[in-house]
Amino acid sequence: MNNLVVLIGPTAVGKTATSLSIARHFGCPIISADSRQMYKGLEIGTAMPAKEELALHKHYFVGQLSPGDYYSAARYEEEVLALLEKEFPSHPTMLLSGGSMMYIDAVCKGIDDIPTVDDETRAMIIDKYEREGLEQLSAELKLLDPEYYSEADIKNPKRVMHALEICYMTGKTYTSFRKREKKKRPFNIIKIGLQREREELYERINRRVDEMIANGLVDEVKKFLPLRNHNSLNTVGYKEIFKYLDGEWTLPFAIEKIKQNTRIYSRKQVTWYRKDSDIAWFHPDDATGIIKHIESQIA
RNA sequence: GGGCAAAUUCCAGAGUGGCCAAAUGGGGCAGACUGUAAAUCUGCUGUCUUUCGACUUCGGUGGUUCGAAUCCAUCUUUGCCCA
Repeated sequence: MNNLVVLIGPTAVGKTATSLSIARHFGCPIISADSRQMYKGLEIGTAMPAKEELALHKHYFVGQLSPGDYYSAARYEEEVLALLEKEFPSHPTMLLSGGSMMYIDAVCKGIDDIPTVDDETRAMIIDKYEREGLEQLSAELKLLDPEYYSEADIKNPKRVMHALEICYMTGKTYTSFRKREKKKRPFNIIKIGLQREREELYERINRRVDEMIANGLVDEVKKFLPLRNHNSLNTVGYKEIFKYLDGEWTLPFAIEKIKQNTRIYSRKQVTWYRKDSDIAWFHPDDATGIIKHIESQIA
């Protein structure tokens, strides 16, 4: 049977280095599971692996999208599964590494088949939201899909808007698409989690942000000023520098905010991990322990 | 040396006699998560308690009052102004 090693861990924990060791050991390509490293040009701010590192092993899903491109977890699922099918014959053990848990879950557990919203519907709902407000949208959702309304996060505009988009576009309830069933995968999944003491992780985050600045993050962000309204640029490290470039924040303040928001992000990742009991946890320095564990789990 | 102003819970900052464990924001912590997720949203944040509730707190001390973060006296510290 084929194996998919899934390497996860909070930002700055040391995934890139570990992923290279694993890839070297198994002689396999690396599938990135990072929703922001997928975009071209966000090298410094997303701590994309260096050119030399990318050259060591084939990396998929790194720097291939333009900031304005549409993407989603469902599309990622589809593309990764297709890629695995293609790669498994020559690489029976593959590695997927990254911190975007929704994407990882889409690959490991599947995601419902919900239609992609067309541009007109999206524009219509956004316009409606801006003119009528969240309460009005919630009220409509209550009428169109009472079942989802009763369990949805009604205070979250994104959730409410998306459910409405689906209702409007398909004429069916959003609930009717939400099967929420875990899909079976034709390969063995081995989840490895990387962990460090929180204090140690925070120090690494702080240090890494300082390095990003030293490496020219501000110039990198400047290039994206015209594209700043795209969601791909609504990203830690970019949104704060935009404020600095706007003259709203000083640079030292923006740097502090990047550090702080990165810390918050790392904690949200950890929150997600806590409900996944399939993860075997290791310290990033324990490469041999990790390899040994993978070897023992290989089917 | 004299005058004025201020000291509030981790921080900033409301509160000027009971409705105050004390608005609001920040920070911190926890959580949710099915379509651009590094996004978006939620809850908690004096102590004890599952709840009801009890207890301690608003620079120090001492008063006034049935009752004080709020009033009075005094001390300390800080800021500003005049010397």
